[in-house]
Amino acid sequence: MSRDKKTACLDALRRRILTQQIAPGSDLDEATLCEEYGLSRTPMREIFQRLAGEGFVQIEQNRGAKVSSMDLATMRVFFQTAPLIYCNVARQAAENHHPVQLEHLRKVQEAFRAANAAGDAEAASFLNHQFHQQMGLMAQNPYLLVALNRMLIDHTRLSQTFYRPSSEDGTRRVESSVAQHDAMLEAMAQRDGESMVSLTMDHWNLTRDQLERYVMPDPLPLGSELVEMGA
Amino acid sequence: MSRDKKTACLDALRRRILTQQIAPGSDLDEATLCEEYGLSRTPMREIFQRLAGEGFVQIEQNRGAKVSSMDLATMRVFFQTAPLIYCNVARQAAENHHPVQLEHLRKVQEAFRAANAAGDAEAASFLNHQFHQQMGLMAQNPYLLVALNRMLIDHTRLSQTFYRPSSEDGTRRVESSVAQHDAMLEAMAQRDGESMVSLTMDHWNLTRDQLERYVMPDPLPLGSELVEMGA
DNA sequence: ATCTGGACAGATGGATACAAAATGTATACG
DNA sequence: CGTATACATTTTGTATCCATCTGTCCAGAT
Repeated sequence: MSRDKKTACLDALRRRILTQQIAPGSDLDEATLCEEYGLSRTPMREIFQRLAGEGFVQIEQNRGAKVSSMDLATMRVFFQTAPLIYCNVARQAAENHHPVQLEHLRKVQEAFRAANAAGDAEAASFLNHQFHQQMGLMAQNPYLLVALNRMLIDHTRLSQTFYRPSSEDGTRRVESSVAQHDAMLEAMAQRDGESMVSLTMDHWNLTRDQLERYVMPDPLPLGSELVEMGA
Repeated sequence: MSRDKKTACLDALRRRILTQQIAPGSDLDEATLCEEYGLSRTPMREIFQRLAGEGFVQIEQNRGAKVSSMDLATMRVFFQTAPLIYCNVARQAAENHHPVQLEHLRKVQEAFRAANAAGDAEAASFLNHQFHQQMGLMAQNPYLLVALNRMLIDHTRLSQTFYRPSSEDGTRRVESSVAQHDAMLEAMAQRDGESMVSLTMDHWNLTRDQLERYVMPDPLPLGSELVEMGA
């Protein structure tokens, strides 16, 4: 039961970070969180260690944990690397998954569909995260899995606005996204790796524009090294 | 200075795991290690959590930490995934590195050369690990970095015999390996991504045979007639 | 003889007290 | 008025004690 409190806290913190309820770069206050979740410092520090291992936070010597920041440099790398990881994971997921894993993926997808229908943006975003995380598990590739999970942390944080569409066009995009998940489920069931790759590219292209729109509005000062690299 | 003890312990445990001094699958005894490194249980537990986050060990509920095992399934995935990660990291390392990082890589390479010249197999293996880890850092890609680091853990553990060559042929391979590192340094200095990729494939092909030989050693001699034929 | 259950020993998790480090603030001095 | 230094406060790290869990061993029953 104490264990439940700990995992509950861990899950809650993950979720709060993914939804940007706790902003990138902000500090996690040990004492406050201990109070909030009814834990003492020892297990809370263990939670911080876990979060650090998963890439949610960084721990600095004698300075506690802070939520991983999303600076321009890592954002650039994110867009550069996502197709590579996503496509390879998707292919292997199609080829290597266990049937019970596919069933679980179906359940997540139904919940995802329901959350979108209900207009619950936060739940939709989180369930999208879980959908792709489950695909990662299905690939049975521990090396790609860690890379995928890192990407998904940033992806979910970036896509916070996506499931809160403000236009007709936005709503259509979300619907497409749900439909693409359905198509992926079908390709998985067929163990059709090539189809999965092309579906994944479509899925990526759909969300990429939206993500970039989320990134671009900020008049961020471009560092000289980025200009140089961009050329 | 207490901090030094902790980081020293962390480094030591990493090294002992990489050199298979602590075998895959074996348990880490908290009490014993506390005694050995002069730490109390709390920081030792933190060390275990860090090691778990990096993929060196797995922690099971109420059952302590055990060194990550290398079963046949993950081995298969390892050989399947290594070229993808290694080549992409290598390309980005060539393109994105900072000059001071290249200087550090040179220093590691010199130490690597020296260890091989001195016949210090354990040091050579560990320095090879550091060489590739440093290349990972140079790629400036946090997503690929975590995948690379996971791969290197298994790679280094698998390659324990490589730097202890038992034949003329083995010695030549080690020398080639050192030379390939030199070529990589050159390509890095030129920021030549394409060359890096092809050098990395060569490097991978060189060690792959040796790794497979470690996994599937030559069969024991069956009978006199086979010995005769083999000779 | 084998299986079940309970008690015990060993090991793990959590709470708290204590120590060390870092940060913020006030005051003294140039 | 600015800077530096000493002191106080806050935060982080470590040690230890207590609680909980796990696995083992032995007794008793079937």
